[in-house]
Amino acid sequence: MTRPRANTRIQQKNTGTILEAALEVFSAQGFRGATLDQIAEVAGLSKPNLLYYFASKEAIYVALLSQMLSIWLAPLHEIDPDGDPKTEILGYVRRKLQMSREFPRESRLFANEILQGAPRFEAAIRGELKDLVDAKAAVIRGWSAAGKIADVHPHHLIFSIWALTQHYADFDVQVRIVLGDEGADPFPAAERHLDLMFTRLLTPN
Amino acid sequence: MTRPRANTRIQQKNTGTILEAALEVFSAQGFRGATLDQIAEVAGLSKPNLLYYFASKEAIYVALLSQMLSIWLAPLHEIDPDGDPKTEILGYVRRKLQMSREFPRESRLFANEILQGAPRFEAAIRGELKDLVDAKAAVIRGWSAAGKIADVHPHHLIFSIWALTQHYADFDVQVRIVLGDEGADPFPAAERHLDLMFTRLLTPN
DNA sequence: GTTTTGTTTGACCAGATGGTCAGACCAAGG
DNA sequence: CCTTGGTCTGACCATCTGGTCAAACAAAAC
Repeated sequence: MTRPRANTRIQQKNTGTILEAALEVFSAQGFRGATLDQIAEVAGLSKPNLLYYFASKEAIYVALLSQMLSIWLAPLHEIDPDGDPKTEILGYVRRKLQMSREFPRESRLFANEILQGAPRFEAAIRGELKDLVDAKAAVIRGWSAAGKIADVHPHHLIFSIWALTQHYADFDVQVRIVLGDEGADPFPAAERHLDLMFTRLLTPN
Repeated sequence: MTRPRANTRIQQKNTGTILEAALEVFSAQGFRGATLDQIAEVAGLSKPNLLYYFASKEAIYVALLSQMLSIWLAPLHEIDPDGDPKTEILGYVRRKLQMSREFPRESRLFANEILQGAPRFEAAIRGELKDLVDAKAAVIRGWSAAGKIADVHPHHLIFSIWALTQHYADFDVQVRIVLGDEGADPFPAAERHLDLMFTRLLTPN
């Protein structure tokens, strides 16, 4: 087998190690800025060994993106059309903010990719991501129409949730410097602020 | 003179051309992703000629960042402590969104830089940017205390304005794909949405 | 018109980087 | 043991890329 597919235990372990290292490096440097040597060092493997498991630098990157996509979309997926509208949306905001806190590397990975025009991710945006967003947008539109939440543009509502929550992961350096105490955790105050924003936005009338 | 300082007409013209080309390339590729050859090609100059005007790739980048900073901060600067609070803040939101529409490259340039940890921009964030933000945050705090707007965390309010407006420049590809009609202008609906969000957020009580 | 000063470039260099390959190494089944 | 097939690596390569430099070339200044 020329291209291993995570069959043996060793393969499973090493592809995992490589993807973890790749996340570390790609999220901090972007695709172009990352080097195979860096990833190899972080992974604790030799460069040719990386290329034994993945065909190329790009193959690592693409595998990483596609693996992260489902994790990244999970919070949106959880929105329950039969739940209480305000609770559901505020819950989504909180889960998304929580992800920015716990998985800032994933957030930066996607931010980097989309900033550069999503050259290797466009298909996923156009497919899986857009489909999910459209589905949830329809749910939100229904809630608005039923008067359960204020009349908001569903897609722009979702954009605003993404923008506000991911900002704390993607621009973390700036947030901490501007807030002053760089050791302090910005997230509790951020959560209160976002709670307030969306509560006020969504309250009908 | 080994390092020209924009004295002659030719120097003025060429440094301008180079910085414009650099903005084009750096904003699309990031510092690491951009190459001197690309910048030279866009500028219509030879690579050694670039290096006649700037000492290095990094020198071009740093000059560009510092030149863009004041433009970038101008809308925040315009907030008038003596104006009507809600009008001032909503005006800031509109101006900032307008900048995302008219100067998306500048937005992406800064986004790229901060995403990577602001290695060449930290000083400016720590200085000029933080000072201005702190000053305006004090103004906002005063407005809140006087009951003229709702009680919001001033810094997080500013972050939310940045996040929401810059999102439309930085993640433009995604926004357009998700909205469906990729030729359509997303900004009018975005403005209405942001207007609604901040109106509701800021209205006292 | 000639000198002086500023401008431009082709040719070149050294280091970084993605990728290859032959062969060494090793784990496990027979 | 030893064979087999997956795993790993040192050495190597081509290309890219930031940067240099001597020399050619303009544009003023005299």
